[in-house]
Amino acid sequence: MRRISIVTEKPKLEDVAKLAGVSPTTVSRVLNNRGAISDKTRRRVNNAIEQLNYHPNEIARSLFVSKTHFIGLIFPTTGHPFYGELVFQIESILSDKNYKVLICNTMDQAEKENKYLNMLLANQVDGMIVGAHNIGIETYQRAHLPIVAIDRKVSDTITVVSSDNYQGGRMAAEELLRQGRTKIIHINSVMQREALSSYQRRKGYEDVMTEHGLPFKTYTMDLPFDTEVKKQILSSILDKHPDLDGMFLGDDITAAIALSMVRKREKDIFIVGYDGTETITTCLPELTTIVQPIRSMAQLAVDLLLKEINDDFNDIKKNYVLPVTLKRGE
Amino acid sequence: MRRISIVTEKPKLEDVAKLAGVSPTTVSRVLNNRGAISDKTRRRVNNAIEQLNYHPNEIARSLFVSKTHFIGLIFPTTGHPFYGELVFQIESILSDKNYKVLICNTMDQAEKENKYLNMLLANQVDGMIVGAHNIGIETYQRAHLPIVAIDRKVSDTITVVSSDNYQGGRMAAEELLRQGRTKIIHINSVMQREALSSYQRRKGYEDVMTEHGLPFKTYTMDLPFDTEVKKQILSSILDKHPDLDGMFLGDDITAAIALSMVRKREKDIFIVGYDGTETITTCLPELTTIVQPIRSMAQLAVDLLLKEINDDFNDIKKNYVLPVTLKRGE
DNA sequence: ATGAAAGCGCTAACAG
DNA sequence: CTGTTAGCGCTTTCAT
Repeated sequence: MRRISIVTEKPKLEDVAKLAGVSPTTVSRVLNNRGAISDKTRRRVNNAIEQLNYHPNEIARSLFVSKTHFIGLIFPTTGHPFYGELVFQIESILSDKNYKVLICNTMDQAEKENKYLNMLLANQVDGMIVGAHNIGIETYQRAHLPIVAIDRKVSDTITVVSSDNYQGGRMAAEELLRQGRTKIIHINSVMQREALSSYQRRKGYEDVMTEHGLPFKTYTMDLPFDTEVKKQILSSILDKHPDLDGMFLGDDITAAIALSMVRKREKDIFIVGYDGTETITTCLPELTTIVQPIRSMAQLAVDLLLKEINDDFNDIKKNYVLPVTLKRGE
Repeated sequence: MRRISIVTEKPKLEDVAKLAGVSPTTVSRVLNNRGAISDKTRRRVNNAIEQLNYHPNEIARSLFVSKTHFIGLIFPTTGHPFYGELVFQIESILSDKNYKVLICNTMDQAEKENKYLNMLLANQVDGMIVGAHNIGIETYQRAHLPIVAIDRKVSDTITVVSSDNYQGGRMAAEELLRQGRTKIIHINSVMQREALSSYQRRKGYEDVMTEHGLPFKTYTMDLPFDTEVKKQILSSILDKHPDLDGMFLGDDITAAIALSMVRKREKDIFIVGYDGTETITTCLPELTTIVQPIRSMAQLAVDLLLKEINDDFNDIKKNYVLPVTLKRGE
């Protein structure tokens, strides 16, 4: 079967120029508000643009100016509320500043992270915000590109934005003590393996326990995105500690699983989670959790990134730590 | 303050060619595995590529071949678990096929949706998947671009993928009846205003009620992303119906809010939600809900989109409806 | 106030 | 098997 294609080719700047009876240069000037143009020709050009329903080709423009206004985002998965909300905030703020976002979900796989990094470089992104942590920071540095890391290990070669994980760990432990608990364990997931965010939280928890002369125990889970595995591990941990009365979980999803498991077993174990996303605090208001300031983290990360992009000679990398808050369960 | 820039410029294909002592064409051929190349030169070229740490500029390539391998995704917000998970799935599948994803969060604002649409067109995306519904479908059609809509109104000018919202509504109502409930209301949010997905769900619910000779009542909420407003509305609805024993909510987040509200009031109201995301079924396993097949929807949407992209003359638009399932609360 | 010409980095005829 | 040439759609000196 054949069909006669009536599809008019996408008009280009040259077509506009011809229709308006001017040079391409003039059209470009009208489009970018550059130089001086007589009102007459401006009108003629704008008419032609409208008649042809012309839209400038940003890709061609990007090639010429060697700036794409693309920002790459590398995160474990938007399917997790913390990253889903963080990515949403980052994208919203960037969009307001006329940047466009390429999204990459690594699922904590180093191989994917590497592939995405190369893809972003090949596509000439102006910068990246990275919340995945499965390949070394050096790999990113080789890119010689403005980069802001979220929750990555403190570094003086890259800008890092994080929330106060050490205080978060302390606050969680202190709240558990305040609730009269003493036999408290901590479970963190490997999701933030190299981030050290989980290390800091753990340290906060362990320090508080030590300061109060109490024993502590930290478990680390290996398959953070698989609910069934999480359940099994949690279950065996509960079996191993029949006298437990407090738990500090590294994230709210795991905390939620623990919560319903504890309820099912009719145990009196007080649970504190971590992240405090909109989703979880809305759906599970009874959960006590440490709230990360997602919105501020997004804002700061974007501000710093854009500053790096625009100030060529700024290579002072800093670590920014934002405060966390405790949200008591209802 | 001045600084001497030691930054070596990004190498280009020409640099590789010079270093390898061959023509740019040859380098291009090595990169794209096209034509016949002697092993000797291939090695020389590859060496040069490595020495210079050369990475091809995809933007330049895109311009030439007039294909970007960019896909635009327009959704309300990745901060909502349903869209967060859907976007994750879509991006993962597309990434496997070497497509890159530009993400757009409209927050249900028509103005943003329009801006994003134009941005995507200007950036020469090869296609789009649209789950936002605040501007008319005609606006999208004007783009003359492969597009797949998710949960949009049935249409014969655009491919639509959705789950079986009518059956979903029926299943929710039937489950409530099975639970011995008879005074059942339905609340849907305006989030899917024009999608008609919410209309279908409502119809399913109302049909079942009618078939059983029972009265029905449907409320529509106007500010779907604001938890506080939702609470107030839900609260006043509960006040208005003191004898209520069943509720069917248009999404799980709202259902979760209703659930904790009902618990607080110590009412015996059976609640059925909608969406069945990983996040919610994990965090709130006690919630009964209608599960949309997110993964299959993503897969189908991508398959159809890529087919449209690759088969130029295929303009048979179809509507694909995927089955939903009931997940009983634990 | 406007235009001609060159080129961003790449690829695809076409030639040899 | 390899190179020369032209050009994707745009912007920007440099003229006039």
